[in-house]
Amino acid sequence: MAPPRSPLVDQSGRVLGPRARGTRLRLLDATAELLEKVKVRDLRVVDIARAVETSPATFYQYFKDVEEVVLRLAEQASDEMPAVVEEIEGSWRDAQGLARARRIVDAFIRHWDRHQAVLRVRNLASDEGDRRFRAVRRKALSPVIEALARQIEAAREAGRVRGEIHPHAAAAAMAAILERLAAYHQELGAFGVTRDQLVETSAHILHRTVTGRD
Amino acid sequence: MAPPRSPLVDQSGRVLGPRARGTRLRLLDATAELLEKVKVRDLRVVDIARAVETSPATFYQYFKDVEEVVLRLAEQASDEMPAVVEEIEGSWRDAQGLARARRIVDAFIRHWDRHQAVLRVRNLASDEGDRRFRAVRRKALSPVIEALARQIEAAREAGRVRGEIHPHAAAAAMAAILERLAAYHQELGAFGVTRDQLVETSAHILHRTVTGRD
DNA sequence: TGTACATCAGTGAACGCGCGTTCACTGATGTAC
DNA sequence: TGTACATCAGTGAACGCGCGTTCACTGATGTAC
Repeated sequence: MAPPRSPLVDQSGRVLGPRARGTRLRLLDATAELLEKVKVRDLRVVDIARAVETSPATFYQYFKDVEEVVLRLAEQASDEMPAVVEEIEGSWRDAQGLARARRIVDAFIRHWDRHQAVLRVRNLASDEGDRRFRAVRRKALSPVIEALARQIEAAREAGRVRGEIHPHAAAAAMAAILERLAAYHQELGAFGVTRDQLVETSAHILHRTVTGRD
Repeated sequence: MAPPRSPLVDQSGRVLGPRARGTRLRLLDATAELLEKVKVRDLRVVDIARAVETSPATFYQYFKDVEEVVLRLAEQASDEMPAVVEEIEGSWRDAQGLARARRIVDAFIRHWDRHQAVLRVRNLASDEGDRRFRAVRRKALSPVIEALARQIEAAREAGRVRGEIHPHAAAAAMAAILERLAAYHQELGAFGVTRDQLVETSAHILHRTVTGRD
């Protein structure tokens, strides 16, 4: 059984009552929303506070600084990953495989569509070397990569995937496609690529890479 | 013949002499260097100026703000792309193809290793919707994507690549692998993936996607 | 059911630093004769 | 070859705003009896 989630506390360590939890949540939501409009570089505590019609002082009751709110948002977003992992772990035999690949790609893109701004900042901070964001990202992504790698490894042992393909590297490459395309698939319209074509094409590449079959 | 590059001017429109061009360049270099150490969010005009042992006033003689320096850096970095495009346009027949794929992946990773910080910020700003950065990124990437797409299209017409694969989408997927993996290949050490394995694996995926052959 | 008190949650208002930004000036370099 | 003047390049110093941050306080909610 999972241990009970430790209760939320404010900056001075006091446990939050229901009203306070509501305020905290509104601050989180407002930050996520603001992040879609303004650049990270321009995200201000004052604006977050204003957005929920409260004072900066309230903000500081719940968060140390802007980075911390974003970190919490990143954690929330990353918690959605397990669904994809289960999908990967299913059977890839025959026609099932391609359908599965499609669902995975689609789920990933929807995930990014929902959390664009937050995931973008998570990856930035992670790439910039921030350990906390790196950990959050790893926590979300490594189960996916591991699961893919296991499938690829199996296909490799069965002789369907070439020996030069390193399962983890290939899995990471697939994750890269998923992340990067999800992040800017809107822009691809400029190349005359629709969302469906993107999903279909990525699904084929994913399927092929995981199973070694076409 | 390419038109002569329009001469550099300062913020008030005056043409820069050699000494001024030197200062400008040092400001650019210092910014690139700083960007590797600090988060974009913490990049300050004052620090850039200090880094080249000059005053903020000097900075403003050459650039409107921090964003503009970074934009210029992004343009510079993006100018290196043509080499990769030529590589893509060569022959992918037989053993040449795989060797070519390796060189492309390798060149991309080296490119990113050289310009990590700048390219990261370029992509962030681009994803955040900044039109100037988006244009710079497009200018660098679309020739690559177009070139890959043409090759894939050819393989598709020759019946070696499945009809469900949309050439531009597949090309974009390859670009996604290249960009994303290049951006965080260091981290992949955690999965026990070496740089060589990464290149080799990505090269195979690229080769396979472009030629339809294994 | 009402009153007193304790705790919880939110905030007005201020402080002060850091940073962006500018201006009037100085010093460096180039050029005419 | 030296001097005077023009232009180029750099900067000291200041201004002021915006923002992060805090503190002492008020108001809201809960609880005991």
